Amino acid sequence: MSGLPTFKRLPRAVREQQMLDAAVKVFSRRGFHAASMDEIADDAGISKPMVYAYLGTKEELFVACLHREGTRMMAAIAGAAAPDLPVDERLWRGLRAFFGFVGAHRDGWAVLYRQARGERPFAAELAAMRNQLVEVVAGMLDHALRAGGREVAATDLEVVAYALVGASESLADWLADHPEADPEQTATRMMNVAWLGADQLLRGTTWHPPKA
Amino acid sequence: MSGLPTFKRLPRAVREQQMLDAAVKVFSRRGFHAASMDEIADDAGISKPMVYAYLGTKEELFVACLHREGTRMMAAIAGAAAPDLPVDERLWRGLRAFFGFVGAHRDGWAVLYRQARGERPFAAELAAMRNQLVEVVAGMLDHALRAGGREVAATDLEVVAYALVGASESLADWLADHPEADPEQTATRMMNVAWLGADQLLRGTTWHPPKA
DNA sequence: GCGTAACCTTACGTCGGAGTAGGTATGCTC
DNA sequence: GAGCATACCTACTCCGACGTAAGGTTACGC
Repeated sequence: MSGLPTFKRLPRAVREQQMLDAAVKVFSRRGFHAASMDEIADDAGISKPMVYAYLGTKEELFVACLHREGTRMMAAIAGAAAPDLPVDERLWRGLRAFFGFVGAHRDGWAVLYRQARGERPFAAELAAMRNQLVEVVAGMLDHALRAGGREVAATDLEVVAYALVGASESLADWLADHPEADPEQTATRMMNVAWLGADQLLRGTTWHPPKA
Repeated sequence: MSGLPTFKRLPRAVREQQMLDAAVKVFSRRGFHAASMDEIADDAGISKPMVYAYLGTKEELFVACLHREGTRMMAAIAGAAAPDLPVDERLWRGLRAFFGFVGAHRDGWAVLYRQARGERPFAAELAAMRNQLVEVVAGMLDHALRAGGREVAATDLEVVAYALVGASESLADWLADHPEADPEQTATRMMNVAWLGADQLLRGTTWHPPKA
């Protein structure tokens, strides 16, 4: 009608991705509650009822974001850390893929790590993903330990793995706030902390609290 | 009037603490936005206008919670890790105090770590506290390195410190969800991961990525 | 014993934002 | 080129929750 480019109609699959992009962006900045469906729709260049028609309620939309970003992240990591490599090589590749993902999808990371945590209905979803990672890391440690003829209680291994995953998440979060930082270098730093500590553990060196 | 114990009037200082207790509890479970002032007032056994009269708006109330819990935590850590002890002893005492605090104030921890993060106006407050911790840890590492005649770029040290703090937070969070777990033991585990890795670092052992 | 200040309440105004009703336009199929 | 499904919009309803107005009650000083 007017000279302005009256925007084209697009197939559902395309619009859904645009909506998810907008939702991830808005959720990452505002958080679940403070984000408004109006703003998301606006940002996607579409009207609100379309969002409801395609992605359902606000909660369902948030879950959809979580799924997309979570799946992408896990796929990136799993695709990099082939299970037939030596342990330190696997760890290194996994870390590199992880930090690479965070560097390339800062918004997605923020939704996963900063916003979904603590929001009652979504925390479980996230915990499941995190546990998957912890299990993998614990499995790697266990594998390496057995190869060395040693054995450690499963609980202990899991706690160590938990700490390593937590440290990585923390550095990733730092990375997300520092656009100038290099994901590769951050991965190397994390590898230093993780592997050197893990390596000592694998050798049987342990630290004990001084007697009270 | 009736036989029911018609609750006493209490001085402002006492009521304020009760309100803060209730607020921390509710905020920790629901998060900032989903928490309602009505529920907080209810939980404190008082009516809503009293909360507004004493602690101000919802945002101010949340900040008050953050301040109280944050100050308590930092005080607990600082009080335990005297600066004239050897580095590993300082680290150990600091960790023990930290995990002790989290074990004893799970709600407070949840507000600080799970809820304040990602909520635009409060994240900065938290980041400042966290940075204080990171600086202290980085300072400890630097001190130990110089004593050994070595030196490492400040940025590298800070990133390592950041990772260690992150790992601790992560384990603390795990602890908050596992009432049966022992804070002391968790601290020991963290010490193992942290100190052994740091120790290697202090000795100059480093890991390098394999050439592409 | 009486005024005054501090403690405390019920009952509202108001507003942002989730979710929907009902209708229009466009392209694809036959 | 008629019919139909799909893409899309404007304009509403309604509820929950922040924040407040206006007033009641207990203690304490003098």
